[in-house]
Amino acid sequence: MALTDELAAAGVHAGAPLALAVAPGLGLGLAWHGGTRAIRSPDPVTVVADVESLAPRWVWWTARETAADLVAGGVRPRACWDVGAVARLLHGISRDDAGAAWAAAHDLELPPLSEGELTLLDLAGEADDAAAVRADGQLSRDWLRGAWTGDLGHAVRWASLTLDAQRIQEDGVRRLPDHRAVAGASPLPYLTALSESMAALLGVELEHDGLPIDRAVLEGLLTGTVGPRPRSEAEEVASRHARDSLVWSQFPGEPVDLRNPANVRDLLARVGIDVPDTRSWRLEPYAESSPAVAALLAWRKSERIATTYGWPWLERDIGDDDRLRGVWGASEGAGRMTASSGLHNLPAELRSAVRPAPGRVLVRADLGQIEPRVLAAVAGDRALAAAAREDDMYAPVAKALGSDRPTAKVAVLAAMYGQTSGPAGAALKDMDRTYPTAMAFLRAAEESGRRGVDLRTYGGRLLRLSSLQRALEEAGPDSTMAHSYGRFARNAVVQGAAAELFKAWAATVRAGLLDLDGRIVLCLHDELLVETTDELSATVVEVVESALRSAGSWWCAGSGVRLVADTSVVRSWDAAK
DNA sequence: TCGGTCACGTA
DNA sequence: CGTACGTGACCGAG
Repeated sequence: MALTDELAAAGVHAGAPLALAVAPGLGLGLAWHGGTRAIRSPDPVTVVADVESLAPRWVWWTARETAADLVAGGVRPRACWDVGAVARLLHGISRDDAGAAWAAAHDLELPPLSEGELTLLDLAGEADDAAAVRADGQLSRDWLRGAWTGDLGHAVRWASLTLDAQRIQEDGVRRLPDHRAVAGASPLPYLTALSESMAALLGVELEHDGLPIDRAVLEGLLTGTVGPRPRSEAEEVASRHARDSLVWSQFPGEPVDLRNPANVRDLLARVGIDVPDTRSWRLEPYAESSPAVAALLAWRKSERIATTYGWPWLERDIGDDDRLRGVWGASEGAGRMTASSGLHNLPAELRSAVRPAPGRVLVRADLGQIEPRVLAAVAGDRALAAAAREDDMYAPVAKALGSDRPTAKVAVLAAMYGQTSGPAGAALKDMDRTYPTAMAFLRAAEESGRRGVDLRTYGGRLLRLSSLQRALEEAGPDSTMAHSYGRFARNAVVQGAAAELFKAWAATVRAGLLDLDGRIVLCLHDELLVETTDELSATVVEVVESALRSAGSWWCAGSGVRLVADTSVVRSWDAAK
């Protein structure tokens, strides 16, 4: 009897949680509701690929640990439950290791991450380390370090524990409130747990696949901005000196270190410019009348490229296969995805170097005005939702406020960011009058932040503010700290919910691409890049847009909010917009 | 070698 | 005295 038939007969079916523990070179352990199974195999990845045909919901502690080998082996799982990702969501912790997720699920204190943090209590617990679960309820440190990988029976035990954690988490997310104004099938926090899990897997895939770069184009851009690739230390110094000289020559007196802000401030004083700091936005007004300031600002721009996105960066982060790779996080801070290696802050002028090989294209899609739309949905503000039914929601907002469009936009953004001063201040009064529900929602979040009271996003992500409660009480309600956390919380409930919606969309796009020659290669808060073939571009555009309708249909259910995306097929990243 | 500060790129 | 995060140079303290 084939393995898949056996598993199917034993109750493993499409969508059913199936915990996986891979012991490299040895085999794997499986656990599901109803059974366990050890499978001996020198090539566990092939076994997983086989079982994938049953379309289970793979359960693992983290995709980073378990799925990386699968992804490298060409397996693209359809569905998963990432215990670490859900632990972040449900418990608001900033770790996703198995030890932390297990402890959080069992209301235990999080175990120390490194050996250095071992406590006496911890050493005492270590005594019964032969068991996977210690007397104090924590997972064994030896098991966490991978001691189970030497024994298939232990691998099965490890999978069973993963499934235990998953079950507790699922109970947890199902108990969270669903704030949508509909009687729905699955609760929003449960669906969020699924898409957060898929985002964690997507992060592993993004790390593996990388972003396609045209090396020749990039080298041309770098050469134009910071000079040719230095071939020696001496050339490097000479290149720096040449760029610095362009600024020095514009100022009287001796050269100074342009990388030292204090020196730059003195330098500016020589031409009669007295500024408290030397930030670009502060110097910008002087640039028109002062060629020296203009030269300094131009130097800053090229210096940014030279230090952060220059030749060393190219060498370090772009592979021999011409793909830019970074480390991805699926939910940092308020819940956004993060990426290193400049993937999330690549200067606009370098984006034309992001382009796939001939015969392939990028499908670029970005969500329009996502944060105000999300605000309308999560706050349940019918008036703002009515505006969010338009392609450009600032137009109806302007009409309702009796202002022009730029003022309306500033007012909405100021409300979400907690800005109180400047021209937005006045418009906020009109916002209060016109959208009282949304404004009350934001004010309530801000109040939680100021007082140190825990919050949850729309999808259920816990924003742990209670840990700051004592400090906030001591600092007082009018302290800088209170205002600062107030603004943080006001923004986090919108930014975090928008991140959840984005990941739901991305996970749906990913699912729609599984049987196509198309892959997501970049996620950027409200923007997706898919790499595909010329022939499939129209198909992928439809996948991306139908995914938004599909994800929006449950995420925005009952809110009356419409989501819009701008989608285009391009040869390089900069070609659109 | 470390944390703090300044600075700046993206959303 | 609008938010978030990642990165690098420099500073002063250790």
